[in-house]
Formats: sequence, C-alpha cells, structure tokens
Amino acid sequence: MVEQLERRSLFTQSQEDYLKALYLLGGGERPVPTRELAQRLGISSPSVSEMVNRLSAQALVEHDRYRGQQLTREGRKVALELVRHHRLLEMFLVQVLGYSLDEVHDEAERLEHVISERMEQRIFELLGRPELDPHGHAIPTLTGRVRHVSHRALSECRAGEKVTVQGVSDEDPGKLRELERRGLLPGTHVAVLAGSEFEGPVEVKIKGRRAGVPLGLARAVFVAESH
Amino acid sequence: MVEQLERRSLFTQSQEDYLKALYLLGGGERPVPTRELAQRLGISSPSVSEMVNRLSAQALVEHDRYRGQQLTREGRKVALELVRHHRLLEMFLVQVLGYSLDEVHDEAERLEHVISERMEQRIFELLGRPELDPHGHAIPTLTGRVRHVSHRALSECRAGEKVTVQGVSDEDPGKLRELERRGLLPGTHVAVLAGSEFEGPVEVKIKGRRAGVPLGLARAVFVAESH
DNA sequence: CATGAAAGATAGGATAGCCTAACTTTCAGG
DNA sequence: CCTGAAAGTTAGGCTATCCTATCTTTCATG
Repeated sequence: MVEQLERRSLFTQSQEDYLKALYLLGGGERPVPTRELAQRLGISSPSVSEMVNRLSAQALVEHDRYRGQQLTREGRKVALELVRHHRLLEMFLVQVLGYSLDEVHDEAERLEHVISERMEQRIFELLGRPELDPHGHAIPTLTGRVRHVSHRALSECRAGEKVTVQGVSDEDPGKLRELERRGLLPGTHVAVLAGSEFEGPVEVKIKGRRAGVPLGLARAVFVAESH
Repeated sequence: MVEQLERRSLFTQSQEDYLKALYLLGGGERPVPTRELAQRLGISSPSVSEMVNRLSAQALVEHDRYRGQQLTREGRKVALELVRHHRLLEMFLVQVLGYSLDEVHDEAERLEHVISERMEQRIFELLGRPELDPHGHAIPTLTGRVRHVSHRALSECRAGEKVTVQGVSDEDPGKLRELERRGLLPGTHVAVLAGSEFEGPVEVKIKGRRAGVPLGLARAVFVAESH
C-alpha cells in the first residue's frame, strides 16, 4: 500500500522516457537496437548508449553489447506503470475534460510522469475502471497485466452487424478530427448497412442517421460486437 | 490565442519554482532576501544567487546586489500563472477527484508545471469558473489579476450569523482532517448559535446538526456571509 | 574469408543545478 | 567611525543529460 503510493519519482523523467520507449518498441520481447531507440526519442545514439549503461547498472535494462537492449522484469514494471498512466490520462482528458482525440497525446505525455498512484486510482475509479484508452489500446492493470484486445476495423464489417466503436487509431490529426466530426468516437454504437466493396465507402447508421464512411477512415476505426 | 496555448515550458521546473516562491514570499512588493528564498526552496544560498543571476539575465527578476530580489512584471506574470494553476488544480482535485484537503498540495505542486493552457481552461470551466481555491485563497485570473478576498474566521462570528465556509487554512494535516470530519468544508453553510467567549468552542449548526467547534479549529475556518 | 558500410561504443566537451569552502559587503553596537 | 557577525557572493566541484568526433565491432557480400 505504502509502496504503491510512495513509489513515485525514483526515476527521472528522462529515464522513464527511455523505459517506456523501450517497452513500446520492443514489447519486452525483442532486443531494441540503439539507433532505433535514439530515433524514437529524438536523441543521439551515444546519448542512448550512455543512458542504457546507467539503466542496466540499475537492473532496469539488459544490454547486450553491440546487439541491443531490452527491459528486465523490473524495467517493464516501471514502463507499464507509465503506459497505464498515459492511457488512463488520455481517457480522462477525453471523457472528463472534453479533449478531442488529437489533443490528448501531448498532454498525457507530460502528465504521466507526475501523477501519484492516488491520482491514478481516483481517475481509474472515476472512469469506471476502463480497459481501453480512446485509441482502443489496452490499459495495463495495476499489477502490470495487459489484456489482449482483438481489433476488427469498421472496414471489415458486413451488412447487418451492430458494433460499438472501441477506439480510433490514427496519428493524423486531420483524420482524427474528421472521425470525431462524423461521431465515430469510442463508445458510439454503429449499425452496418452495407460493407465496403470495391473500395467504396461503408454504409452505416450512427445515432439514427445514415452515413457513408470512406474506406480510408473506416480502416482507422476499431469496433467490437455490440452487446 | 496561440501565444496563450503554446507558452508552455519556456522555463524549467526549477526556474518556475524560484519565480513562484519569489511571488509568494514577496508578493512582488518587497525585495526578498537570498537566504529567505533559499530557506523556502530548501536550497543553499549560493545556488539561489546563481539561479537569480540566470533569471535576471532573462529579465524575470530584478536583483539588487547584496540587498535582495523581486519579480519584474514579466516574472510576476509567470509566477501568477503557476499560482493560478496550483489553486485551480487544488480545487479540481477536491471537487472532481475527491481528494481531501491535506492531500491536494503535493499533487498540485507537481501538476502545476506541466498542464497546458488548454487543460487549465477546461478545468476552469468544468469547475464553474471558481474564484477561490479550497483553502480560501484567491485564484488569479487569466490576465493575472488577483481579487482581494476579505477573510473572517469562524471564531470571530457572533450568534445568529449565517455564513458559508470559504476556505480552510491550516497546514496541519491532522487539523485539516478533523475539520473535514466535522463537515467544515468550503461551500458548507453554517448557522452560528453562539460565538466563542472565554476561549470556549463556537456553537454552530451544520447541515441541521448542532455542534461545538473548538476555538483552535474555528480560527482556521474562513467564512463569508451567506447569501 | 576479406572488407567496407552501418551500427554501436568511447572520448571529450557543454550546460543546468546543486553543493561546500572561502571571500566580500552590510550594518548594528560600542 | 570601527568592528565583527550575518548575509551575500564567488570559486571550485560534482552529477545528469545531452552533443560531436572518433574509434570499434558486426555482418553482408564479393
């Protein structure tokens, strides 16, 4: 309990960034090349080498000289906490503060390093213990488990299906805004009238209104069976 | 507008701490001695001297050698933004995330440095454009104005008065919790049955229930006429 | 299996913040 | 108006992060 609440700030923001990037790139499965990590973080390779040395001295990272690095169990724990923070925060920003999907990332990126476990918990409860962030990514649990979420795109649905939008995966702010404008936000119920054939749009009914969703957009919308 | 949203992070967290402390200690009126600033920040005097040099090079602080330092107009602007962030965040943590009064300070202290102007605005609106934080301190406006709030303690009220709790000013977590337990939170309506005489408790009616508030506690409760 | 390009590591250097030790200025009392 | 304690500053050091230039290792390929 105390450990849970007081764990904060044993690591610098910089260290946390490395650990999280390592997790997101390698998933803890694959050794990540130095150059790749450097690219992701926008930092020179020598700087990464140096930091990785510090992190492996702290047993957060395992470094195979000239071959790459991956997280240790301990390092993954830290990374997962950050990812949990990030995704909870994105959900929070959307649902409580009314952010649009293209605005949440940067804010969450800064907040994830400073919120306490208490705040994490309060947000988690306030949101009704969500399992997915607004982009449809799984939110790791407090114990560091990551539920597997099988995604199906709206573009793959067939006529007659009733689905719920789980997430919207697109880095392009313009597309995100476009999806929002059309009401294709996480939580929205959609009835598929006609699937996409010959690259045409998917015909759907959103909140009672008929609409055609261009294939490009439909591919970025992840859905699940309505229940 | 863009300036408003993009102003973030021109300063380091450390610099921001100095500016805020300078504001809270000197109010922008009085030159603050180096030692005092050092004490407040928990940092050595030489370190303060050094940082103050950097800050005056950026025209955020005016430094009168051997005599003290105070904020420039620009420095005060930055400080006020931080104070605004801090107080809005405290209110937010209490009202939206259900924090108790003794838990808000540390969290707000970390968050105040990283929230965007957008988030500030959203919180401000969500809370209904509050003018006071949960401790009864004025929240500076976006333009940096600070409303003057005249405080009167519950201990100074007389029989028959109907007042509303504006804030609770006490650094002692035990006292804060005690006040919360008694329902003396910002927003609470209180009818004063009998004022404190001869150091005795203040007799009041809170939410229909009679209670005696010990003088020590009553002094930490700031109230305003109910309307 | 030799070799050169690509990837990685080391060397050397900068800056922000902090510290302690030593020096300088201020100013209250005598 | 002299002086010593208190306050303030300067000097010199340390660590974390970052960088560029240079050296080393790996590995595909001829």
